[in-house]
Amino acid sequence: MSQKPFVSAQEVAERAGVSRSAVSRTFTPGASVSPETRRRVVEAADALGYHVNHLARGLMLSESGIVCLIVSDMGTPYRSSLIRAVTQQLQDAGKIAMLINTDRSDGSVDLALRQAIRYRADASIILSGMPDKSITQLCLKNGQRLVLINRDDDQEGPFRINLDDAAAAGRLVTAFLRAGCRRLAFANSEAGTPSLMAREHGFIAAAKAIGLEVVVERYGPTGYESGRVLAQRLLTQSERPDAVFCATDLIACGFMDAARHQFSIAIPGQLCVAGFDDIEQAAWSSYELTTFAQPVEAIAREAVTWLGKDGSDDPAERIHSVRLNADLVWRSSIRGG
Amino acid sequence: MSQKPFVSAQEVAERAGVSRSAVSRTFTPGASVSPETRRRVVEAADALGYHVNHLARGLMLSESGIVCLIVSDMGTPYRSSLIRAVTQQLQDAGKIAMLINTDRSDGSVDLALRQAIRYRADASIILSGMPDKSITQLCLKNGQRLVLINRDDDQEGPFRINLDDAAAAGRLVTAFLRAGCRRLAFANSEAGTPSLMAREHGFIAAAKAIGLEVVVERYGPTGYESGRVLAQRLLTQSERPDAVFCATDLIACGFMDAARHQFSIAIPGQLCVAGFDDIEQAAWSSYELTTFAQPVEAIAREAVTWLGKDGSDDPAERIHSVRLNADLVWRSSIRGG
DNA sequence: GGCACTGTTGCAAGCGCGTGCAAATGCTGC
DNA sequence: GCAGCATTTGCACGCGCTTGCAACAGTGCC
Repeated sequence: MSQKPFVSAQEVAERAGVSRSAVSRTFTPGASVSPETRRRVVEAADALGYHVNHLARGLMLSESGIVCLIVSDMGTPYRSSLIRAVTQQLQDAGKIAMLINTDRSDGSVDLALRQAIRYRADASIILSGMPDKSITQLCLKNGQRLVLINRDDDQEGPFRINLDDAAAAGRLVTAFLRAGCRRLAFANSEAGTPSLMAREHGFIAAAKAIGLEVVVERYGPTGYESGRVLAQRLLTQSERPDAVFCATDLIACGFMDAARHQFSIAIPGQLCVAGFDDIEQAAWSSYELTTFAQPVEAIAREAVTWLGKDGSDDPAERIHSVRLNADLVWRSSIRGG
Repeated sequence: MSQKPFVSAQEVAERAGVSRSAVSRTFTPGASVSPETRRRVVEAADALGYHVNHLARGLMLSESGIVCLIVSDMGTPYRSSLIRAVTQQLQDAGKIAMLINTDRSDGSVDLALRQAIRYRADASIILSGMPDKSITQLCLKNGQRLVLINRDDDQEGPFRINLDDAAAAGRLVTAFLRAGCRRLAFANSEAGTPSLMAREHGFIAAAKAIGLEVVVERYGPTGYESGRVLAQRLLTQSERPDAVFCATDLIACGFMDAARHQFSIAIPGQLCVAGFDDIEQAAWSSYELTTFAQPVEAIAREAVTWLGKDGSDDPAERIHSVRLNADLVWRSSIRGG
């Protein structure tokens, strides 16, 4: 690398024949600079290819503009669409996203948060496993703000964005009923995250309320393959279910594929299926899956606007939690509608 | 926010009863510190919750450890899997990824690169539209390294990772032929990126070499919906093709769905279909799509190891381009195999 | 004891920036 | 011409860190 890779404000100042402070002020909104000085600075800056060093600026302001996204399974349709929405909104708000992958081990969320602290990220948004309580405390103590999406953690301090999973699951029971279904089943993964469990419990509770039992099966990670295995298990039972709520669209896709191609079951003729997330594939005509839409854009907006608020106001008064609802998207994997 | 959100090396030094330099050296690999001092520093650091400020370190070393990922369509299966692989490899190499979304306008890649410069990113990896030549020059002048993935740009300076799109497409002609297909078609988007065009031209050329004509249709962006429209166009022609190469798996999925559900065409019975990318959905049993696998991990490895190399050696000798090949993954959307 | 040598440590400079403070400038009104 | 004021500019400091340099302590050997 060459000696002077980046051009500094000093050099711009010299070329423009002003002081370095003038340069700094030119690029600081709201600072007092005469039009003439500004013109000369901008000209010199363009000529030299100058760009404010955000590292140094972050050092001064103790506000880096960096927000950490801590994510697992980011190849997954739902996750990637959420990442997309959040980064876009962050950019619109003048911030920038750092991406940390936590697929490896379980302590990797903690490692990721440490990394976030090292880069003095203003905040971290967590879309994956739950961080240790000690770590979140460390973050908060370091002045870093925390957003938990669908983590449903009851810790104090972080801002939590959740869905009304249970309520949504409850509404689905009614829908199945209207379609004439009686033998309900729930296909879940073994991940056991709060949102998945809320869907399961909400579904069971609503069914019980009208006197119906739910067959629950859990298997593997939250993905397509698990859906196939779950179909294997649920569709070979003596009394085969006529309605299955899959905890996730990916599971639902696997389930439907196995049901149709392996067991030759007609959907929705002999079996109604619903999912959760409304991933792009749910709308594909091989699935036409009735599902609950994750309000991805709303989640992202909620997170970013909260970050935009100044944290200096009364902490007791600050909102620490928001619950959004997931709308049911009707497609033909359930009869009627 | 409180007065002193972050704890500095100064405070650790005071608590440990050593100088600030000792603290710094403790966290600098290869520096000379006695075991006793190190122990006391680490102890004090843990007690106070100290973390090296990478912003300040980046300022000193003029090496931030930040790598910018500049991406469009990141909700897309192929893109998100690539993002996943790259961020993971970057982390393994001790670097960190910044994510910039360029879905909005066309000049947004330039804006993104400017942002990368502001944060003194060591490098930028571009997975979306092509940046202006003036901007890439700006990056290089600023000592920033550039990786272009599947951009096939012929600029000097950036490191370019490409696939042998044309060669792969050529091999596919043979495969179609062996399946007894004669009326070949190519379904492309209107995006016109170098890799898409290379697939198209490679396919046409290989077909021509054995005396076959290819019907080419182009429509819209590179996605599922375009596949449906392309099916509409290609399957209503007087002489319906019996083999279609879709420029992308997403297009292929849309194409297959339309072919089966709208035109009741049997695949692979009456029509053979192939795609490109090997996204997860290609393996789903509703598609079983024969396709070319993007060597995602290899691409990521290639990019990250190049970044790891010291750029200070002879620039004339440095490798600036790599071409990987895409293996054909056989599934049942083509007869035989 | 004196010497050369190795291994540690503290000092201080500087990375590029924002900003409080005081000096300088320009302008108005008497 | 001068006081009074608003606006602009430069100086200098500090954000948290790394590192060259010099001082220092410890060791083995003559």
